[in-house]
Amino acid sequence: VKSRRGGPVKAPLSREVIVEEAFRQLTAEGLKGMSLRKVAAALETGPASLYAYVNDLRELQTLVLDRALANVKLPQPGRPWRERLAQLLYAEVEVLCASPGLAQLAFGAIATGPNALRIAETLLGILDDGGVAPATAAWAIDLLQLYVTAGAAEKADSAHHSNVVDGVEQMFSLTSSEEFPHIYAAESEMLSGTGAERFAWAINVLMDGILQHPRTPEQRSQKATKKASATKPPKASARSGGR
Amino acid sequence: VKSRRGGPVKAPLSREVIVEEAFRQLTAEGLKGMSLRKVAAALETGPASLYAYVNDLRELQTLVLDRALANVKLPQPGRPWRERLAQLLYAEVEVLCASPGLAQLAFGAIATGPNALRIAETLLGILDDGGVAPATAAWAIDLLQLYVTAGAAEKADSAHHSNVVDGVEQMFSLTSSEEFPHIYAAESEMLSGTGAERFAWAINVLMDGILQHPRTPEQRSQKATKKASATKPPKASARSGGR
DNA sequence: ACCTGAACACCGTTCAAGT
DNA sequence: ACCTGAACACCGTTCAAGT
Repeated sequence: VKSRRGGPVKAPLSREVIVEEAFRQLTAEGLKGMSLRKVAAALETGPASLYAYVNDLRELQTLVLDRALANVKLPQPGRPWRERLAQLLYAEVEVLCASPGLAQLAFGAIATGPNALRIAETLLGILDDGGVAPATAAWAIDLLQLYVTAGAAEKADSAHHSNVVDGVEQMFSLTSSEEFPHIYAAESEMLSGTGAERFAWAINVLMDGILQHPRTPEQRSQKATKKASATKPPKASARSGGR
Repeated sequence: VKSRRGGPVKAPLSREVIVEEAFRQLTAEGLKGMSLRKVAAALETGPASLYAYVNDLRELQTLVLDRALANVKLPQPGRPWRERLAQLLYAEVEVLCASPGLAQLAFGAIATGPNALRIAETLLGILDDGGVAPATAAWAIDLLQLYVTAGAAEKADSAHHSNVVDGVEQMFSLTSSEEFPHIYAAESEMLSGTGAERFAWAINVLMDGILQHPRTPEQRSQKATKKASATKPPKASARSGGR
């Protein structure tokens, strides 16, 4: 690419173009198809140049993850809360699966960018509408997103499907009904169901389990206690254990 | 090391010593502290030699994962089923966390080795004791182990804790109560609780959710229907969707 | 036939030498 | 001061040349 005045024109380097190109590579070529060197090459510069905008590969991965989360569409406000919950979580799964290797990133680099914030805020709002107390909801969205990410990571693994089939078949060929009676009995069940069926089942399992385990005793009803929440003092103590 | 007869004696190369050394490196040095080249070097041979025993890095990782799962202690048979369930899952988390990076492996390389089988069989047995129908249990252990693996992956990440603290603090510094009212309100709750508290809560959430969502309608009671299961024909149809 | 040193095609990161 | 080519210290995998 040349400018009309003659001098060669490169896309001006910036965090944004770097992240965009990295995301493009991740989507097109998978997890190990994205690298600092290839991003630099695509941007027609040396690999060292990127370090002016990004501290290391891990930071770039974090930025790419949040960039991807920008594509998660928030649910329509009008619908019932459980429908909105399923919509949002499924949208997240789809985004994480759309770029192979993205879900794998999500474990190493936990998203704390603006788009992750946006999703967390929406999830908390939905659970609030569902009558889930803030104390419960804080842990609940953690659990829900853990499931979403883990599910996406397994699903997105390109070799996963064939591996599972091979592995399960090999497994059952080794499985005698005496040694592993339960596995033997459950064989067909383990392979049954589509991804969507399992996802819907799991979300319902999680939600109903969450509704049964409020962390504040007064919060057992499903009737909304809307707007009763945003009244808390800021700045808490440091995390003690954390998952 | 020399033999008494004079000739230098190397540990004879085998799948087992390779996996053992790789597992040692993974435990000692973390995910990227283990490599084919370093395993070869430790075994005093060239990197090419390993390919006689292992097809590629991925296969080695699968073998290492199953090797690690050998360390998961099965629960005492006498105890109530929910206690055994929590014991087993917690033992699995501990094993996955003990070697940093092991949990990360568990996503790329789903365990179908003998030790994974042993754990799956035990889990199915426990759920059977809990009155969970085989059809439900097959999906349930998938969900439970997804949580265990995902939780371990997050917990084992060495930079995770400081990242979370930094990220959450940075997040809240950007979080105005107008823009993100729910996050603002739930701030202290998000940082609360130890890992063990959250784990116990999550397992109860999952189990009670599972008990509420049987996939066969007749199976709602918690009374055991022991030994009523191992009566199914073998060999099912191929998987359709996968989770 | 089996084994393996050296080579190939990559990495992330650093740093000194240029502008 | 800013930028970057080249170098450094690694990878996984292949293959031809040795025994």
